[in-house]
Amino acid sequence: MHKELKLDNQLCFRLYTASRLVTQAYRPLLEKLNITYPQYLVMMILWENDNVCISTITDRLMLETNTVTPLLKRMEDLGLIKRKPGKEDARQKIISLTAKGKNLQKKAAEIPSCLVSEMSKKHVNLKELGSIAPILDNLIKALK
Amino acid sequence: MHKELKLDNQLCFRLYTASRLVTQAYRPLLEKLNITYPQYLVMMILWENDNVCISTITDRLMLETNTVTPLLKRMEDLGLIKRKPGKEDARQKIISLTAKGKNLQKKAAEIPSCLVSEMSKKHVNLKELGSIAPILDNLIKALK
DNA sequence: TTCAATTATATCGTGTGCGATACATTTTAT
DNA sequence: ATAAAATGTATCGCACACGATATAATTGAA
Repeated sequence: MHKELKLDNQLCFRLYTASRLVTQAYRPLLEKLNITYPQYLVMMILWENDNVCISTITDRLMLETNTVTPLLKRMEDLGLIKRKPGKEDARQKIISLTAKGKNLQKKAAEIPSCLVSEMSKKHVNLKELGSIAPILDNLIKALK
Repeated sequence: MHKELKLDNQLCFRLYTASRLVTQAYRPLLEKLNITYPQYLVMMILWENDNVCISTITDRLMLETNTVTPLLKRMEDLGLIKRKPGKEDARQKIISLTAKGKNLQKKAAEIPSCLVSEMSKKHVNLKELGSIAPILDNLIKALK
């Protein structure tokens, strides 16, 4: 038996599981806003910088257009965003927040601190967890 | 602007992205075996320990039955596994490898080293990456 | 012992992710 | 100037994830 083929030795499985579990931790908080985690990511981009084209979103999230286009369509159906044709480049669609989308930021403001307190309650060592951020950044930079 | 609401400050986003990118790194290797990453995870469990019930798989992968049941159905259609009714407990289904599923282990044996060499080629610092394993384990233990 | 709670698995619906492909617009090389 | 390449977005199909729910088998408590 190759020890590398054992589940417990797989770093990828740890990343996969950790990612799912943290997203699950977000879920009850995001349900109050009636959005999903990927939708929350898009909202964060727009709260930071409204009126961006779709490729800006795909670049920052490192997702393909075939993921983002339907994601934005659902968000438009929810009344969170609008799509306008781009003025300079007719191929582009400019994504902007609706009033409802802007207002959601107020409710979202408490999410990070709620998550921190949830994790503390579950005895997550936030200090050691924070230390892996630069390592993940290096990994992402190398693989992207 | 709350700095916590910025995308770049989100550890969850890093985990989510790193997980996707590493899974993408596996994809070309797994395509040679004609399986997906979650299917590869199931195969690793079975190569390590054949003839397990479904709840063993859901427990080890920390996935729900509504994810695993269709996953196993696709693997059965691929001829990799069989399902037998449990003898002691009629509610259980015992999952076991077919000859084809067992043979696949030989081809899979080279995947871990291929991945390591791919990552080295992309200048992933494998040493620092390995150091986050216990931290992810702590996170997973706390959240599961 | 018997019936309510639990357990093991399955089904359904929604929302991602992503490969493959399509199509229109812009850029670039000649 | 114009055809070929590149870019921006969309569509289709498939495989996860997961909440909600269903069903059958087993366990456990009165």
